[in-house]
Amino acid sequence: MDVENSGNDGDSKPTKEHDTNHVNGVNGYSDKHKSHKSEHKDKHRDKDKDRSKSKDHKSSSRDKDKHHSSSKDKDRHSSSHKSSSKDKDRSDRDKNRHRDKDRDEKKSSSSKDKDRDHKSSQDKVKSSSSKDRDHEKDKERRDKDKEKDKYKHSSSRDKDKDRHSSSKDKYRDKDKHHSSSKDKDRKDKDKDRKSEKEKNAEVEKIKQDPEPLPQIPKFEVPPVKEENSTDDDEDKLVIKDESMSQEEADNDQNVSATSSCDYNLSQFKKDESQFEQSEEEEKSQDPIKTEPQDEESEEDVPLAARASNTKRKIESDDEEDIPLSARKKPKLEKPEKKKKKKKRDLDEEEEEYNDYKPEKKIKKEKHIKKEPVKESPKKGGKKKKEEEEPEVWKWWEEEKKEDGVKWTFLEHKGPVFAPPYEPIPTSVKFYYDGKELLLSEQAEEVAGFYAKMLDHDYTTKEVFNKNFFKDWRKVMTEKERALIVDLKKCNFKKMQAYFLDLSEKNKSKSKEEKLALKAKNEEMVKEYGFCKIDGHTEKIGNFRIEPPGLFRGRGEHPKMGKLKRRVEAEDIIINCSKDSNIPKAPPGHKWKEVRHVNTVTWLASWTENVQNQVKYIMLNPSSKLKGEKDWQKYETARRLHKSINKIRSEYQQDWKSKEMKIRQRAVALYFIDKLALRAGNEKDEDQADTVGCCSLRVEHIQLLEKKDDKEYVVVFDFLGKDSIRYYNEVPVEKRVFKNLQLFMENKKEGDDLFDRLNTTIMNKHLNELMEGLTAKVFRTYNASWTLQQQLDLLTNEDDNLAEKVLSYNRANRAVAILCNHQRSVPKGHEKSMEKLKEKIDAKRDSIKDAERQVKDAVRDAKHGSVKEKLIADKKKKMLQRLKEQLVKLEIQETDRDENKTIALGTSKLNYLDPRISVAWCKKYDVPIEKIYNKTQRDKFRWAIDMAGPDYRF
DNA sequence: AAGTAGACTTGAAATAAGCCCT
DNA sequence: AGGGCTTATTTCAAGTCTACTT
Repeated sequence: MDVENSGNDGDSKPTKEHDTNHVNGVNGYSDKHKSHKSEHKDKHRDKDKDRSKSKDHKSSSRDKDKHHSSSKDKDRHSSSHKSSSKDKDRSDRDKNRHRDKDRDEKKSSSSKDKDRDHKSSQDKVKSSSSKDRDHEKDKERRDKDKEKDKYKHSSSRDKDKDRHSSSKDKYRDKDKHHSSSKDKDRKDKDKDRKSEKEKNAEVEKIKQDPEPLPQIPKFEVPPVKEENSTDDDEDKLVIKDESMSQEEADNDQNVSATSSCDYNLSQFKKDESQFEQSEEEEKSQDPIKTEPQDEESEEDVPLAARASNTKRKIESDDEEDIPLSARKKPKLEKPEKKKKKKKRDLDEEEEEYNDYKPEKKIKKEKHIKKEPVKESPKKGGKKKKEEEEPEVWKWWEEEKKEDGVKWTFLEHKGPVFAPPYEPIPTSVKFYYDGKELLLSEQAEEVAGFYAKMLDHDYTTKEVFNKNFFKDWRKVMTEKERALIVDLKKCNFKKMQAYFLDLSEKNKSKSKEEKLALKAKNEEMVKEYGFCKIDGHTEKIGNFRIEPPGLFRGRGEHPKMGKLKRRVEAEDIIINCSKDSNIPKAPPGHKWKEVRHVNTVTWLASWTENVQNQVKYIMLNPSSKLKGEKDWQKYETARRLHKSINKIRSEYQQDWKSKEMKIRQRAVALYFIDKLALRAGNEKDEDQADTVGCCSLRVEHIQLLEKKDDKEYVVVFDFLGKDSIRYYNEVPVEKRVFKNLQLFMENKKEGDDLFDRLNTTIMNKHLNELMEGLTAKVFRTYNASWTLQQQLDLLTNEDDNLAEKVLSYNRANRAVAILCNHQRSVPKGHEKSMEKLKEKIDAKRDSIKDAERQVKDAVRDAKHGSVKEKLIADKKKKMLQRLKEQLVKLEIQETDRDENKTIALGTSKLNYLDPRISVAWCKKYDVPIEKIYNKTQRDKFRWAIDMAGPDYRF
């Protein structure tokens, strides 16, 4: 979002360079949406289930769930459609996929960004709805068919098509029905209607300023070398593939019954010549964009960054090697870097650090830690500091341990268990079927879990209720079980009120009580929150065992609502040094096991009962174990940077491969690289249905030959991790486009797009390209690289601090958009924006006022006395100050608004090489605290210490 | 090759703490 | 001093990826 567009006329600098015209791959601001799955999908899934172990609850729960909606969904996916007329226009696919959402969205006060974005995309999509698509396809096909009629069983395809469209119709009908049946729900919620108004207002707004998207890095398709010369061949191949697949489908089913895309090389060859001509034809009528070719220079720039600015990349490339090589010997490097560290920062950090360190430990640590200090006696000032703050373990200055071994000594006190259940007073009643009922303690506890969530959307979901009820009944006594047979007849209201009251009371506790609680808590942290590892005391990340409760799966998780049972010592495996003080189990209990495995980093583990996953107690991100890994991660990403050009040109070559598997791999890798998609492992049926790159299904993408002014557009629309919606319209190379068409041929909506590919294959290949390379490295790499590019682009030397920070946030934001890191619009956002605006207006008024005064004063001063001149000066200064304040406010406004639906934290914490940020801070003299809060500084201490202003990723 | 277990990273939401105003 | 926001921290679910097993 450009500042100008958000009405911030005071801040144009950072954006002046933005190329707002360029729409790029990342630009699709995807919406959050945890939509319910379409009938289609469900059907498909059910089929799958039948094939495999069908678990009884799965299909039924999924289906049932459809009839419920969550208000959470409402809030979160306010994306697309504001008006019902718009909805009507939407493509069938969309309609039925997001139908629950549609309804929801009408209710929610959607964010204008989302709306805007989605609206436009939606419009576009609808304009070329399935009909058009088919039409286009047909046309193309016709041409081809001329030549290779015999290979095509168009009849079957048509059949397929028919089936699809008819099923779509079916969905549409259902959809209608569905929504009408939900009308009453809607009526129940007046506020929803209210928000519709707001939404409309927003529509207006959007119309007025149609270009408010945040600045995002542009992604240009990387040029393919020697492309022209080979173009013919490639297309030939594609067609060959196509024909082969047909043929194979006809008579080679034994090769692969599941895929329509099987074929083998030998088969191709004989047919090759036949298609040559059609190739030519196609080519001539289908002008291929050749623009990539003339961008040779861009070639070595990572896709992600290319977008933004090509001018800078060269210089950055040049520089890049220097820090790299330097980095390899961090030990040598550190002395200087250390010196560079700002004392101020150090002081603050250390002070803060101090207050959570238990005194005892500090003392102990002191002598331990002193050693490294002594080793580096360079700066007097620093040394002093380090004496005060001896607990900082500069592990990054030490030699790394040999492979696989994570520690040589580990001692801790074991985990802290959840407090035992405290029964609620008997005066707080539970009613069943209108009648008061005293529950057994066990049943009551579980009922309490549900009561606490009564206001939550979860309790409106069928799956949740079903799972809860089933598990609840399991803990009931015989009697209770006989009596309580219907959840609907249960009344938890009083219990809920009790819990609410309790938390209310907690909040309003007196100072003393609060202090006492705090002290107690600190005591606990002191005792259990730290461990000793290789001579140092380090913070543990999560030393408390997860308390019992109801499982809160995200999206449409089939297991939501199940009882997560209490974990006992008997469940816990302890891991520590043999020769350490082995933690004691609580009285009357014993550990499940005590092991001494020093090749893992966890201190304790247990298996959680809902998903049967192992849970761990591990160290805090500020620890050496985590930090070292983190550092290593970024080093891998930097290594990728060195070979990215080669890798890119390689996969571009592979788009033409004769082997389907390789082509799919190449196209998938292209997406992973260009769009920073996740790898996409296969998932079990008993998890929410979400996908990543390798697990994309046909239904998740849409191919548009032409969309607006762009050619070969792929529209992605799927639920990713945490059931967050990924929506993006991406122009791709023709070859990619054609390949996708090929991959989709003869497949149904629910079939895998990359049927010959999975993450194992992908990663195996990647590892051959570069040691340690996996799919997720691309995400790290592109994120960090984008940050660096954006920082270069956006930062102005002579901006003031606030402006610089804004630039940083924007760079950060570009990354968050790339990675699709979303958040729900914070409640009260609207209101707080309003307030800010008021403030700004007030400030403007006072500026006007001040201006007048200045004018007067200046006039007076002209022929006035010294005193009057002084007054004039004063007024001028005042005016100046006011203006600065205004700018600050405006920046704040812009920043906040741009951040409404974007979460910066995740990328900052997990994807951005902290040294880039640190270097930026040092270079532009921005205090590190403006960028990293205390926790973040702890986590990135290594980077803060080692990166100088010239660090380059 | 496919499936599984385990270990660890990534992620949004929930909750607590802090801050700013009245 | 306490209410209403923001921001920081915690929580724990959901991914990725490796190693092992079959």
